[in-house]
Amino acid sequence: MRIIGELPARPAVFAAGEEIVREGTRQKESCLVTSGFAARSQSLRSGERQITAVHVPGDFVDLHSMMLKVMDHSVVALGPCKVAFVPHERIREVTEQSPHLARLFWLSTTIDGAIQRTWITCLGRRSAEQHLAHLICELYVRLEAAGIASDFTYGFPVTQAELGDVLGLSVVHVNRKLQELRSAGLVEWRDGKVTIRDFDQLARLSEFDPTYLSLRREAR
Amino acid sequence: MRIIGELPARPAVFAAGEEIVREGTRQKESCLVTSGFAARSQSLRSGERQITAVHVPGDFVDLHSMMLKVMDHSVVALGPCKVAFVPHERIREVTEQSPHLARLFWLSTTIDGAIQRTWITCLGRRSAEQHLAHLICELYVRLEAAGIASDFTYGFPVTQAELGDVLGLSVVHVNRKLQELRSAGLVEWRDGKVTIRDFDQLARLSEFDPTYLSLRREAR
DNA sequence: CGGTCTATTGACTGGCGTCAAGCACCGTGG
DNA sequence: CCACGGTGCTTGACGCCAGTCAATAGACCG
Repeated sequence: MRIIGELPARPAVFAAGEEIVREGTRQKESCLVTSGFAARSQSLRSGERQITAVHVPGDFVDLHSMMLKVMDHSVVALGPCKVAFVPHERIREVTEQSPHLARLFWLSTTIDGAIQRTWITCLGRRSAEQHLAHLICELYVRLEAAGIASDFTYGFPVTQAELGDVLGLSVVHVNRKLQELRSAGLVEWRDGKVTIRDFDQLARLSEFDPTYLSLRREAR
Repeated sequence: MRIIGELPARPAVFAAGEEIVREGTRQKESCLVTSGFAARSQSLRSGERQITAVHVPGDFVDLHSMMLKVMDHSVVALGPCKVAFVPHERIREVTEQSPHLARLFWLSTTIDGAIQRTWITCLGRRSAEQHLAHLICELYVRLEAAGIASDFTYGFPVTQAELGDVLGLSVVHVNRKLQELRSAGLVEWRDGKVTIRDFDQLARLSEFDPTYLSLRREAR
């Protein structure tokens, strides 16, 4: 979520696939995405990994690191990505002085949680095809709300392997399901550019309901 | 997480399976579990459902309802369950007056998020057996920290169907995997009572690492 | 005593993973 | 200019994990 930051921020640039914050470390700063995409990922002994969240510009990726002390996940760049680091100390000060800002940070964490719950349901109870369709819908709605996407098109520069890590699927299966959506005329996805040909159908297929994203303007 | 509440609370009792808060509604109170287990669940058109979180006594189940306005999930009782409802208004006042308490609520939400991330990884990248083993470990550690469990035993009165809704599996498969853990001598599970026979082995099997639960005492 | 709920088991099916090969595209160096 | 290795996408063959369907048995209850 977009948090208006008049905070002192240290900008940094990362190339596709680079690690922004490492699992298991203790941080003194939190970062927010200013351009491109970042993701949270957890890895297993086998070398497999699972991406547990995707962040778009404006998202405060790891407010978590401040509260959790030890990172339970890494933050990586999906495609080229710019971020800004803000010292925990400053966030702490700001939240103590302004209950309103504290509330906004808390809200951000809460919406994050709502998205994660939806992902859990996608992983547990939806088919691969539905899950993929759901993700495509979610990203469009989030990016549109952030003012970065329109006309049912957006850039999302990830490999199919990374997509597999998001969906909990193998590369091969991602490839097949993607082709099914393509040949059904629902989606185009080429060179990191996604175009939704039939949003309603895609939403119906995946039972996508954007309520959980809390994008409607309401007093908080 | 245990939030010390000197807040005005309206107590309520729910029977196994009863709905405490309904998906899609707007609430004016948040609830915390005082005894028994509650769960968050999302349901699909097909009638299937996914449980996205399990809450133990001391957990502030849906602080969410305050921030999110419209519930993105239901809260249901797993087994008999006692809860306390606290008006949002009171929580709001308290957090505005005490940055420290606001911080504790925020921390609670953050840890909640860490647990959800782990569940995502379990669903996406672990086998059914590992996932089940991981859940058994997690619940024990959380209950022990809450002072409700010891000696590797705890009560968890859920049906195998509910367990399936937690793990994203069918009843039949839950039954089979449970039997495998039993016959491997790792776990006993009868009549809603879980006994871990070999915690280390179970943790190794499922790659369980309790760090994400943030139970180590650290200044916040 | 029949009805409902839960646990259990077997037979069969199917979605998704694994393995492997073949392309297309790229940047590099000879 | 072309050989090359690397990376990512695509496709086919095959196998296994988990779902579905169905039936049985026990516990509880009205």
